[in-house]
Amino acid sequence: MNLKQLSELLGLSQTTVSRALNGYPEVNEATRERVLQAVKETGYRPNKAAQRLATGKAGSIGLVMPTAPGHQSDVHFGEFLAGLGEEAVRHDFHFVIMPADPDDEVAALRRLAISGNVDALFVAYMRGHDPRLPMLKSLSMPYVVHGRSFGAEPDYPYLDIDNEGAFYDATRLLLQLGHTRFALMNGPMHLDFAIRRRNGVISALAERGLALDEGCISHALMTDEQGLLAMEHFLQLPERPTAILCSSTVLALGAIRAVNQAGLRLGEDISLIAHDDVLPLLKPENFSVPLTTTRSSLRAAGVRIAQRLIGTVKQAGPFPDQELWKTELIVRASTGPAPQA
Amino acid sequence: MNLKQLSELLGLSQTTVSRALNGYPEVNEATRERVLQAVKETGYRPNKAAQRLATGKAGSIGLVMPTAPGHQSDVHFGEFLAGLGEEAVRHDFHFVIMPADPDDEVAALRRLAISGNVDALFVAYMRGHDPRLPMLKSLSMPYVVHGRSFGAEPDYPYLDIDNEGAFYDATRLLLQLGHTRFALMNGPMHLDFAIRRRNGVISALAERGLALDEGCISHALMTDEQGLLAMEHFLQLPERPTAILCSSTVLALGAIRAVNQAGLRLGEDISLIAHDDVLPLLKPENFSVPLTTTRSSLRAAGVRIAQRLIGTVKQAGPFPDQELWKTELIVRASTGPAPQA
DNA sequence: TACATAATTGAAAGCGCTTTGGATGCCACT
DNA sequence: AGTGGCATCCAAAGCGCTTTCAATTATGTA
Repeated sequence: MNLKQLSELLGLSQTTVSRALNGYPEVNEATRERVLQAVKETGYRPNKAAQRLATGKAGSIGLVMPTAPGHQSDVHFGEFLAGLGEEAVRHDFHFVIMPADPDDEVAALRRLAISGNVDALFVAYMRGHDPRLPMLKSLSMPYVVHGRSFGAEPDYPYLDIDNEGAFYDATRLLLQLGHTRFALMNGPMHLDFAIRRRNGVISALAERGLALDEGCISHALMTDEQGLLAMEHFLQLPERPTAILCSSTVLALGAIRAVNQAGLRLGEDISLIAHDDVLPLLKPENFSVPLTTTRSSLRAAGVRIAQRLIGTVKQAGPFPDQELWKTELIVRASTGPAPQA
Repeated sequence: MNLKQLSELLGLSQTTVSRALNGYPEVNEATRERVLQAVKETGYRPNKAAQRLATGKAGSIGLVMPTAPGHQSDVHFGEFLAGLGEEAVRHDFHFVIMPADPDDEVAALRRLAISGNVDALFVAYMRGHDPRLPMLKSLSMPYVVHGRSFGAEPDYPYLDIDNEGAFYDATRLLLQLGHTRFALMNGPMHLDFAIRRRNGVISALAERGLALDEGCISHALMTDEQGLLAMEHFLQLPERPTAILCSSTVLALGAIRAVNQAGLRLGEDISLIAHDDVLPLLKPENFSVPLTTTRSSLRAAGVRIAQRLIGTVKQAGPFPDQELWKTELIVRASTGPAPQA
């Protein structure tokens, strides 16, 4: 069933039917009713590809999903997607996901943009000096970046959380508790958030004249396993750290197992603060020792970015170009006074 | 840059350029070279919407993502998507994801199908007597179902794992170890895999004249938190079960915390077998007591389904319509002989 | 009653691509 | 010279929609 058939069935022109469907004012209410009724009966749906071709808009936002054999999927990606989806469904938008090898992301993004399949782009997993940024700027297509790109002029539309502030505050809390030996379990080194979080820790320590030893920093994928390994490494250090900052509750999961296996008590022998993306499958308050965290909902960020993207496509009012969300520092039982040496 | 412009630039007709690009034989090799060269220089990319309109194919597979405010995202979804993506990227296919309220899935799937935006559909989270099945059959579009629908005639294309067999085998192992008091921590009751897994447990027990008490079955979302709650409940039972079957390593995570908190030892006081979807963030061998599991890679299933879907669209050889994968039973330390009462 | 104005509706062009059904020129062969 | 076959190339139709421009009818006003 297409427009032509439907209009013939109704004895109307395609023009009128199209107008009735798209809410144009110049069509008789009775006629509109009749059209709507026929749509219900026939189950007619406009062909999106044709709509897109005719209007240049198709109600879709595009994103590149990094993937490859052996490339680990990321829980955070799914959670973020849920947020985007939650908003998209309200506006009858959908996503076009282009899977791409992580090495090929710039080209994949460009292909997606000029394929004519999407109205706007979303970009995540930002890196320092991210090469996608100049490319995006050269495109004439709306986009929003999740995160920022360290070292690049911040003149692009983004939504980010204050990673540096979060880890600065967390570090300060531990300092106040008397800790002096710190370690940082971070995400992959090239990612922007990892850079900023490290800077947050370092600058808080510097204020007290402390430094973060290179051996006390780990950069790794944020999985349970990596958390375990990193913590095992820290615990073997001659000057064992007593205060751990951790970039994810998933990492914390493994880290805490290492702590337990070493016979140490979390919140007493070792204090730990993790960043909490509010993953539904892993709540910090449910850990056997509830986790002190810096919190910011990844899903809420997804919703917000979708709002901005869709709003821009629909030209619904202006949106701020740059947003920086504060995180909350939530103190639970995994932090305590530094043990007496 | 579009075809017309490109062809004018080359002094050729659109026809010839199009043919050169799509590998038709009736174009002079020298001409083809010239065209390819021009494409490189201009960065021309065909408009996908127009291609789709003209050919009816657009190299995309569609799926519905259940989402709503408060609807929990699911790690398993992301992992599966990674598998689909891994294969799709090899064939330059992409996904069109339509987010939809879980109550609206049938309609959303239909909309997606007749939107003309996708060549094939993928469907997951199957339920007993799933209402999407008759709808899919009425469409003339290829699709593959992940899982099956209990109670429906198995005449639709699917890929599933032998859930019943997996849990049957796992139960038998525990029986052989002398356990007699069982409990099952399952996924949501309406989902097909949950039904079959329960059946597997029940039938293995029945062979020994044992029954599974209703109080010893929990159905819940597969999160860490639900695992904790379910296990706490089991441990309070007057006849405390000693053998636990668990539908996910995520559930097991919480369950084991409950075991520890109760001062019980996993693999001694309590034996537990979990189903392992091979989530990279949570490896059963890394648990403090390594987990005995039934294993089947969700990601591998994604790759395979994408193969079948894309293969069908490209009409590349016949594919089996139904596939049922066996799971592996991997014995680690979380199972042991039943404790002497 | 006659004319301006508003309310409805339609014909047709166009979005960028593929593909059908010819053209055209060149060569070998009779 | 005349014919058929090949290798190349092109004009134009068509995919299903939106939108411009114009036509038609209904309504109101002097």
